[in-house]
Amino acid sequence: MASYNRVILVGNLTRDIELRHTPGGTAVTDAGIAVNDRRKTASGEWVDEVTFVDVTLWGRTAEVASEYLGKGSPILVEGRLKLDTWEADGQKKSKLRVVCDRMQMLGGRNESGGPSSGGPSSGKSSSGGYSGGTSGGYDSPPGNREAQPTGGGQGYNDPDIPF
Amino acid sequence: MASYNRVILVGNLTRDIELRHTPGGTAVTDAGIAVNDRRKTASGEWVDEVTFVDVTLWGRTAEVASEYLGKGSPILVEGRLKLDTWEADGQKKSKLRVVCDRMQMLGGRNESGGPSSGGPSSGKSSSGGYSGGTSGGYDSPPGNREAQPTGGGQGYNDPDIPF
Amino acid sequence: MASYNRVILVGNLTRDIELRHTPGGTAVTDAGIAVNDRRKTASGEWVDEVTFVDVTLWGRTAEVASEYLGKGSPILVEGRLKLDTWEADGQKKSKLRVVCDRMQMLGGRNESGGPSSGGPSSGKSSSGGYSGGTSGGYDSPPGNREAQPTGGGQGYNDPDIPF
Amino acid sequence: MASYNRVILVGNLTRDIELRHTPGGTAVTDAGIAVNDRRKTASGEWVDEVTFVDVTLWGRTAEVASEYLGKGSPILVEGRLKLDTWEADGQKKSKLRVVCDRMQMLGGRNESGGPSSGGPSSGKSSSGGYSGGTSGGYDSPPGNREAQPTGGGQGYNDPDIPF
DNA sequence: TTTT
DNA sequence: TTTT
Repeated sequence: MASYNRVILVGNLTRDIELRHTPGGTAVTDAGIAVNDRRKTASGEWVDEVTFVDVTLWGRTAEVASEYLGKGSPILVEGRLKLDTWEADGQKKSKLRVVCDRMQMLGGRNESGGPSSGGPSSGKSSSGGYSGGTSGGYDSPPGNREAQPTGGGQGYNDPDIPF
Repeated sequence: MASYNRVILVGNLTRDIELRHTPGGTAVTDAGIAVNDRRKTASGEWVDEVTFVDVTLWGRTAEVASEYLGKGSPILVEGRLKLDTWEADGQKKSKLRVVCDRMQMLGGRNESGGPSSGGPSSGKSSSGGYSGGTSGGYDSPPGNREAQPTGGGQGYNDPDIPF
Repeated sequence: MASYNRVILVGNLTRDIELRHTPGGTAVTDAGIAVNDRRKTASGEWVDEVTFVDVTLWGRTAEVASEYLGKGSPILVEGRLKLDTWEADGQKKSKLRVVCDRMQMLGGRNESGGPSSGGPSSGKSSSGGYSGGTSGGYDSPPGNREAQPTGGGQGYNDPDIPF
Repeated sequence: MASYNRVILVGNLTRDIELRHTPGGTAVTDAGIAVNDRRKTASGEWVDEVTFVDVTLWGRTAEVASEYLGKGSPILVEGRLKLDTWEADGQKKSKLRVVCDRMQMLGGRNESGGPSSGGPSSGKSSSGGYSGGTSGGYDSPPGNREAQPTGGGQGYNDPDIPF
């Protein structure tokens, strides 16, 4: 019954972020990430290998991504693999994607790019913060989840967006 | 400003769990973990290498560890490196440890061992849960942190402890 | 251009290992792994979520898996996401899998199970070893890759299989 | 006996790289990395937390770092925790550091900075490459370690340094 | 297509 | 200070 499921990717967004919202009002988006790798084959040549992955961002993390990132933006995501399953034409289909727990923008303010059109919009709410943190002595348990109203927003580190 | 800090260890507890509590009542413990590795040296021999790491567990995770694990228990921890700094004899001292975000007991019910003396005590409260999860469609944002009363307890996966 | 691609999974094999070999003689297998997770939904119930992932093991790692593991065996794999792409019926298809860099058997000798039928077969060659290690002082660079003949086999830790 | 030891850090170099060499000629360096984190305390304020970690780089990875990175350069390292132990004044001392398996420069060519004085020097040899890779079909086992002469150099991805 |  |  032991299980663990962790994915960490650094790559670039393959498209702008399209923010949606659940009926309950939580932001969500499916970001596309391209992870480029250059590796040696058995025969000794270098080949470029690209891995395209869909990554679902929730809550504040999704909002921050849509405000500050755009196609091409370098990004680090930490999350878990999730298998979506459905039926089409009487056939079972399935697809792996990543559900993001934590997102980190990479590259300077310049390089992050931001949305291809339009600027940062708004939508600030509370914030996320590292999943379970602490500091100093034993009077500080990790994080104070009760301060997070929406249940989303985890993963992004700061409301003031200091890159 | 980009930063990321992740440690994942599988090893065995070097001592029983000693649970303490903050003034606010949050459980906390510093677990000792031994990570064993066998690796080849440059000269080609195999050597055993042990890495002893102190890992701080908070909240429900600490409680679960103290109830079900003991010296020798196999364990997986995910967390982050934290540098403690202090002064002694006018000298600056520092020490790296790991602050645990998520804990996973390994080994079957048999192997986990449990505390060297005494059995599971009590202390059940709500529970933690995977840091930021979701399921199914877009109506389900990841986790509902507002259901977590203490701010601790993250990382452990189930209140009913099915190993 | 920065990139990073890392997956770490703990789960159970969904089928026995079927070993194949490249024309060059390197062992390879596609293992099926089920990663079980129990998580809280937005509405507060606990749901079980299973993620099935195909993981490709190479070289000595594949051999060790086929010798000592079978359907149900608990396993930890570290690797990277890889996107396979192909065409069928004039349609582009793609599928994510994991290519394993390192494998760790979990559970005691009892629990690992081993192949459903037949015992350890043969196939010992050299071995792998942790990807890039070192020990002691600065006279010991990490690993001695030149001692690894096949190019495969990385990831498994010991030729004498001490679990 | 199951074990696993993995650390992934993104931070900035706290000093320039000082390259040394083993008697056998393998390059090695102890890089200093600062990982900055901003997290919420139990009382709700945001605090900045810095974790300083020493990271040992070997072989080609060390050479690349010394050629292209300098104090302040953003960097991602993957490795394992290692406990150094020694005696001083009749007292046992120990210190955790990270031994790097893989290094990834972050930030554009501009941001990486490079050594504070002097430019890229020389020292090109073969190269590293992702630890255990593959591509395409089953004719390509992961990596071809036999092409790596020094045993170091793992971790860095390309001899032509395309950032 | 699936494991505990 | 240490576990398998």
